[in-house]
Amino acid sequence: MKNKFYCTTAIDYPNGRPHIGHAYEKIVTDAYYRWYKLLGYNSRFLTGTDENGQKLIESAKAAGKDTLEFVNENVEIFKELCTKANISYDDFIRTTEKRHEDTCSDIWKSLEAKNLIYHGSYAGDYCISCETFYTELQAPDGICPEHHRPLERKEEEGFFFKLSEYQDWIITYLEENPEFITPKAKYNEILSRLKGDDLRDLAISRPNQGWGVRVPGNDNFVMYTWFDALINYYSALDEKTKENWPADLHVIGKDILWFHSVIWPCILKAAEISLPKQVYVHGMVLAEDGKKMSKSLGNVVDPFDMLEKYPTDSFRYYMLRNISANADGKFSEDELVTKHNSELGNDYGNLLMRIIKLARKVLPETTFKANGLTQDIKIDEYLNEAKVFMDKREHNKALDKIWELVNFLNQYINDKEPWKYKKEPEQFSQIAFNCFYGIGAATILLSPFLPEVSQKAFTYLGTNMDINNILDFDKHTFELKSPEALFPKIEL
RNA sequence: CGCGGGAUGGAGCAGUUGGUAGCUCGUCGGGCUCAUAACCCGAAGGUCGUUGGUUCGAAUCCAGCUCCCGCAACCA
Repeated sequence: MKNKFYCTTAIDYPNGRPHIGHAYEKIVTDAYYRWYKLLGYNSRFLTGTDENGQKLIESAKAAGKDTLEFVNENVEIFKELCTKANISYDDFIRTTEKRHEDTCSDIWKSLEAKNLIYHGSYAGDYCISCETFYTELQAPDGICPEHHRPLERKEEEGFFFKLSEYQDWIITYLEENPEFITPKAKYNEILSRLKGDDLRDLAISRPNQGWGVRVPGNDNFVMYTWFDALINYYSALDEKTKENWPADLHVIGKDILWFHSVIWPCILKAAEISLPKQVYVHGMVLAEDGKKMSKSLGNVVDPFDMLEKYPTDSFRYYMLRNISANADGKFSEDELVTKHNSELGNDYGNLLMRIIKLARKVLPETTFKANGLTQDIKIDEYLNEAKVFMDKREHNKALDKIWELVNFLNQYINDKEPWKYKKEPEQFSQIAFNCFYGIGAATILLSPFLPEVSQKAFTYLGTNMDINNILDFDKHTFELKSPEALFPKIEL
C-alpha cells in the first residue's frame, strides 16, 4: 500500500476574527501537506472550527446575535482566510455537524459501556460572572482573575472520564514513542509533568444550555468542549476516508499540548482506536517587540491586512522560513518586505530571469534538450537533506537547504560567464541547460512553500520536470517563455 | 524556593553527541554586466548575560547570580 499522510490543524474557536497565529498554523500544515503529497504520499489535510462551548453563547450574546448565526458568520471568515492564504485543505469540519455529533456519541457510549465514564459531582471555586471553575493555581487568592470578585464554593453534578486510570499507560506510551511529541523540549515538559502530578478524572460534561453535543441518553448535559473537540480529527473521516486513520501529524500550538498529548491519546486508548503518530508543536508568532500580540498593547498584526498588502507566497515564505520551526518567532512587516525583495526576488526570482533572458537573446530557438550535455549540477544532496529536515519538522531548515541550491546556481552562472558564449551555441547550451535543470529542481522543491509562484516559474521554464524524474538530467526539455518578474520589488 | 523558555558581532537568528564561533540583512572594498540597481568574491565587526566548577580543552556539561518572556487575557 502507498504511504499515506493525514495531517490536521487544531480546530479554531470562531468567537472572533482569525489572528496571525491561525494563519501561521494553517500555512505550516499546508506546507507539510503539499510536501508529502509532492513526494507521492496519499495525503489528506483537515482543518475546521470548534463550535461548541459556553463562551460562544456569551460571545454571540455580546454581539447581539443568535448563536448559530454568529458562528456561521465567523466560520465564513475563517474559510476566507484559508482561501486567501492558499490553504489546500481537503476537508473542513465544523463540530456542529451531524457526522461529528454522531461519532462523539458513539465514543461516549463505548466508554460508558466499559465503565470508564461515571456520574459524579465536582466541587470547586466558581465565578458567577464567568460561569467557570478556577483552580487554586489560577486564582490563588480566591479572587476571579477576570472579574476581580470573590469566588464562591459551588458543587456541580456531571460526568467524568476515568483519566486517572491511564497515568502509567500514557507515561509508558510516551517513553516508548519519543517521537510522539516534537520538538524534544515539549516532549520532556509533558513527560516530567506526568511523572510529577497525579492525573485526575476529567469532567466531560456541562449543563445543557441548548448549545453543544448532547450527552447520549441525558438531555440535561452536553459534552465538555474539550472532550468533543479532539474527536474532530476522527469524526471527519467517513467509511471511505477512514483508511487515513490514524492521523500522521497533528499541528498545534503549545497552549493545547496537554490536551493533545495526554487527554486525546487516553480517550482513544479507552475507545480502542489507534493513536495518531505525532503531535507537532509550532512556535508562537510574537509581535515585533517580542511580546505577545494583544489589543491592549496595540501590536496586533491582522493576517488579512498582510495578505491584502503582500503576495500570498511572500507571506507564506516569510512565515515558514523566518519563524523557527520549533521556537517562538517575531513577526516584522519590514522584515517580510526585506525577505521578499532579497531572498525571493534577488536570489530566486532574478536567477530565473537572468538566465532565461540571456538564453532568449543568445539563441534563436527556445527549446533546450540535454542531448550530449554534461551534468554539472547535482541535486541529490539538496533533495535528501530537505527531506530529512521536513521529516524532523524543521521546515525552515529545509528552506535553508533549498536556498543553498539557489545560491549555488547564481554562483555557477558567475563562474561560467555564459554571456561570453554568444557565438558558441554549444558551450552556451551546456551552461544554460544546467541552469534550467537546477532552477527546475529548486522550483519543484519550493512548490509546497510557494504554490503560486512555482507554477509561474514552471510556465516560464516550459518544463516537464516533476519529482519523479527530478534526478534524470537527460530526460528533461525546456521550452522557454518570455518571463516576467516573479517577485516585483516592494518599496519599504 | 510554582513550572517552563531565553540571553551569541549593528539587527534577526543557527550552533545536533564539548575540539579553530556560523547564517541572513546591514556596512566597507573589489569583480561581472546576463538580470527585478539584480549576481559573485573579499573585509571589518562577537572575551557567546555574569561568577565559579568539571576538563588537556566549554557558547556547548554542572552550580550560583542578574535581566527578559510565556503559563491568567482576544489565543495557535
